[in-house]
Amino acid sequence: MVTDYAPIYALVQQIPKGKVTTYGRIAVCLNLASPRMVGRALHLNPDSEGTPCHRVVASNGRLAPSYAFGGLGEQARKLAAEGVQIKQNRVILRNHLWEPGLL
DNA sequence: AACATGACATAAG
DNA sequence: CCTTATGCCATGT
Repeated sequence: MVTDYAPIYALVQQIPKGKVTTYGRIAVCLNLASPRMVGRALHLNPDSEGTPCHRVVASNGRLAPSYAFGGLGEQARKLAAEGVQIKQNRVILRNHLWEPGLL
């Protein structure tokens, strides 16, 4: 059996439309040992239906360098479609950073 | 068990 | 702005 990443998916699914959050933020919120786990979880389940992984970005606002689906363009396009402002593959965290509810 | 790899974060050059 | 390097921890070989 593999580690249960359910909490990560649950949290990602709670990200409001038009907002984004970072791997590290999720990791801290869920009390995970490392933000790498978050990325692993999302890469494992590229389920864009149940899990809006495109709303998860790196701490510096950069998008995933190796997005599992259509690539970087797809993620950026999805975010833009939800009203997220993007600047050269960089999300304006200042405006769109969503802080997950602590447990 | 040891080594290598990865959708990260932070620091340093 | 870029690339390296280190810490981190689960996975796969």
